[in-house]
Amino acid sequence: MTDRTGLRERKKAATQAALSAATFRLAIAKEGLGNVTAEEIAAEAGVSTRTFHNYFASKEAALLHDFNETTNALLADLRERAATQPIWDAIRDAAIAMHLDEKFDLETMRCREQLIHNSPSLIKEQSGQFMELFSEAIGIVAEATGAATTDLYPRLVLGSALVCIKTTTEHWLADPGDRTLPEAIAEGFAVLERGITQPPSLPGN
Amino acid sequence: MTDRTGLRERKKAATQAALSAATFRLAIAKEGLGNVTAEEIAAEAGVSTRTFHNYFASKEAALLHDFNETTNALLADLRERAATQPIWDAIRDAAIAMHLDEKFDLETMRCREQLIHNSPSLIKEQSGQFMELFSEAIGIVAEATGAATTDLYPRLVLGSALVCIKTTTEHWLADPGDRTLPEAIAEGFAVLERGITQPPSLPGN
DNA sequence: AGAAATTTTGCAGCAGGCGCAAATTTTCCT
DNA sequence: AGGAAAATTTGCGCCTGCTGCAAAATTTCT
Repeated sequence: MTDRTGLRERKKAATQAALSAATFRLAIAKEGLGNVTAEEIAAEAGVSTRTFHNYFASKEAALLHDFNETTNALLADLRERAATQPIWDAIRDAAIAMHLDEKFDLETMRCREQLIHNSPSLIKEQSGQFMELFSEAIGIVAEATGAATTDLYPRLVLGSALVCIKTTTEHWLADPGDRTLPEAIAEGFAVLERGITQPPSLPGN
Repeated sequence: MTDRTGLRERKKAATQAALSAATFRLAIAKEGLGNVTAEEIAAEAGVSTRTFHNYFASKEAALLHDFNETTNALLADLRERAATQPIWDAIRDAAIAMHLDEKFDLETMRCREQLIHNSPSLIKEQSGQFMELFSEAIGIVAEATGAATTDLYPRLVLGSALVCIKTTTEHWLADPGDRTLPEAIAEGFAVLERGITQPPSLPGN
């Protein structure tokens, strides 16, 4: 039922995943996505160059494919929660429920981070995807709350929340300490709830 | 003294501005930067295609040139303020002091916004520049407060502040009401100071 | 004016990305 | 099973972006 078109959909998802994985593998092997060509990726995945571009508009998009899937899941979850919770709580809980640390192992996530961090084009692509996430989320929020998509407050809320997720995750990745990722994210949200001017413990000045 | 190398520096700045302006003009005329080639831009500015690429790595960068200058000014201002004010206040006041609405006229800013909004590549470029702004600002903050560049709190602060600036500006641009841009920005910052969960007046659910 | 430094330009080349139509594969229907 | 219909893969050509390199033109300095 969910795979009415079964095999076909499955195969497409498979090659897409294969291409994404190949991209990641090569990028790490060659120390930078910039040193990898679309042709190489296609070869590694066993398809033609043209096919690679049928699936992904760019190498960058290919590398960030699972990031994209993650955000889609987040959106779906948010859509549900927004129906019954206040925005802020919905976003926070959806973010906490992501549990990225159970989906990917630490080492992989760190490699990804490094790869992105050293590549301007990847930074741009990722930021771009964040903006898209923002747009779609705004749509959800607007629909759920009846607010206009142009209202300031929901945009501030959503923006802060996304920054919080990204920032906190990066920080946790660099030094997990003894917390899980969801715990770390929860702490980040707590800071924003309290009012940003109230530093947590060791203030920066 | 400031123009020791005088004429030369001046001319370079002039052609750069000319290229940027030409890009803007053409992008508007052709309803999208995507419909403009680097060759056309160069021609419009009266230089060779190669020269265009000497100044800008991409069409996108050319179009966002003055945005970039603005953020550089912001950084310079922030650097000064960070020496004597708490981070949050320094950022807020620097943002307020930008006074973009006195540097550009409303119509121009709106065109820019539209152009960016309808172009994925421009969104990416702009987000990328925001990330750069973030990195440099983090450096300033770290130096001023003695915090590590990896600390969570300053990153949260800075991130929220940047989101606030961008969001509030966009919102003001769409509907200035009877406020000036600095006033609008100040309101945005106030929301974050109060704690994001406290909506201003008309809560979104 | 003439030498030195710098900028502009053309050229060649690689790579990204897209439209199109032919070839191949998968699904569907009888 | 078998063949028609639908969708995917592929190759090809094309345009554009962007970079390195070396020659030509321009500016600065003495």
